[in-house]
Amino acid sequence: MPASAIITSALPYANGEIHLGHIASTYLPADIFTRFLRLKGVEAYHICASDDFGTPILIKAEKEGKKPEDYVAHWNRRDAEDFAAAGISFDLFYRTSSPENVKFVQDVFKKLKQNDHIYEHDVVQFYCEFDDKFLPDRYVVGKCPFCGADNQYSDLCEKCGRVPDEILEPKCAICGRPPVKKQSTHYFFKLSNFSQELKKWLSENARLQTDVKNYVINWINEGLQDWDITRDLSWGVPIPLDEAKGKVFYGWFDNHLCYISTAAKLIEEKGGDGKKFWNGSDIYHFIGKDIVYHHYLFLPAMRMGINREYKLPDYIPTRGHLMLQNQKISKSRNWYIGLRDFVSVFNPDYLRFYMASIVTYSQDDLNFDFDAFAEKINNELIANVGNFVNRALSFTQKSFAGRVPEAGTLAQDDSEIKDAVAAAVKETGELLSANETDRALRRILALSNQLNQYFQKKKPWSEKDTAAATLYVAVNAARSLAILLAPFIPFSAEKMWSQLGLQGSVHKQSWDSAGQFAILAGHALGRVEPLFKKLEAKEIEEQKAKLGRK
RNA sequence: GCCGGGGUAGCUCAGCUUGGUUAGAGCGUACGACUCAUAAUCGUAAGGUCGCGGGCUCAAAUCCCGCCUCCGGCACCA
Repeated sequence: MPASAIITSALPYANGEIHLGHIASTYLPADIFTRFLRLKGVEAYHICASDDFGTPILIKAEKEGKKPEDYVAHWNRRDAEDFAAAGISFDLFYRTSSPENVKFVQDVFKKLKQNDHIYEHDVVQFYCEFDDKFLPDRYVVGKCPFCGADNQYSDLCEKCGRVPDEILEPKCAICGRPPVKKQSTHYFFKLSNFSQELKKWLSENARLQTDVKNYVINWINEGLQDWDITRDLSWGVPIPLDEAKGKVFYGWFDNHLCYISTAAKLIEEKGGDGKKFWNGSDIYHFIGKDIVYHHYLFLPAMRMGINREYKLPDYIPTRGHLMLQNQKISKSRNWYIGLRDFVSVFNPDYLRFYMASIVTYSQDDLNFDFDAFAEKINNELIANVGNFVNRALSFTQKSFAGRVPEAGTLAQDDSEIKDAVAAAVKETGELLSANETDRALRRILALSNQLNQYFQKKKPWSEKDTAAATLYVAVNAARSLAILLAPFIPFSAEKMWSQLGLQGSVHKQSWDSAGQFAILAGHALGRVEPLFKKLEAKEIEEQKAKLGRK
């Protein structure tokens, strides 16, 4: 366990809302992990930012008649709200367009240039003489050379999903006129300089996922291409050279540097030294599998290129994409569920619980299934966990006037439960440390199941002699469950905490204390009521029917 | 085509790295128990030639080879 850690989640692009896919692959695993570290007493910070620059944003902003600054500010705010509603707890949600990041990116560029990792090269680009500007990427539309679909972007055909080398019948996306080709000087990052060093780093770092590493090493063996990091565009981090007026950096040059500039800002606001803290911490970058290339190659290469002034990541937890009802998420087909919509209908903890139960520590894709969702919530979260907590607390309420009874000497089966709780805390902690979120949750459910068995076997409703000891054990075990579940279902765990009549927040407790029975005889419970409401078939069917409907 | 991951009970999956008790869990099904609890819980049972074929071995779901089959990725989309 490190003394301090910085956890980053991949930056959401500031041109659309957060949906369930984002949550499953990146933000929820990162949040659960960070919450766990905090309980373990690690000085852990979860940071993120909106990814503000780039062509698609500029085009959208122009279409909506807004300044790009205002356009991205809207999404930044909106994303932050949505994350908060789902219990994703960032210590700082900042933006790539922050002055801190702009300065940092420019400094890094200058250092890379000094270290001879940057070169200039003339490229031929589309240029619109009418609008008087270069037309990178999505500023050019035309006919897809693969499927023949009209009006597709030059860098991506949305019809067939392929990336054309050269689009047919090109047109300027702003005015519709055919562009001309014109030369422009671009800056390239010599990714190829780092092939050997990257290979060595990947091979030697046992903390990175093996399947992802193999995949990336293949790319290196095939030969890395240098990266064009320039765009002839007005919206981006300006290239800090007099001769590069009107040119900005490509988004993938600046956005992951924002992990560092944002972390540094946070630490410095707390009175610390950003660089020192970064280099003294374990660094985790949580990502989805689609951005493996950038995080396993581009990001480490750039840090190598500035002589590892900021350390390379220790972990890059990479997960697969979410499918909805066994089909790929697609906005255009409305096969898609926005986070805001979902948590306005369902308890956000239900989403977290279900997602956490299906998310594996691998690149495999996940599947969100509404029936499985309802089943897991009703049968596991409510009938198993919720029921145990509720029967333990309400029995104490009724039979012992809401006060935890004196246990006396614990019988063997009582002590066994105490040991079982301690074992579960230890094992769940190990699984969470290893990022095995789904297994960790399963381990907690196994404990809860065992507690129900215990309660059933001890029959406190008829066995009056041992009832006091049983309830003493059960209430304490419920407290342990609250702490164990706090990273997964933060809102409900807090409710459990207050029903237990405990002071403060469950999120401020120590994980290890969950292995002990800390509630003493005589302790008064809070107000007890069912923690959860069951999902009904009707509301599930309503949601299913919405999918795919336009 | 290349690379990667799967194929285990009706369904969803675990186990396979380090071969070795009657191959496990949840859901579903049948029967029973209980009543503290949101008809929740607990117990018992039925149900699998662990994709197919071959090999190594005293012993294979687990290691090796071949085949069939499904899925994903192939570069800037979490």
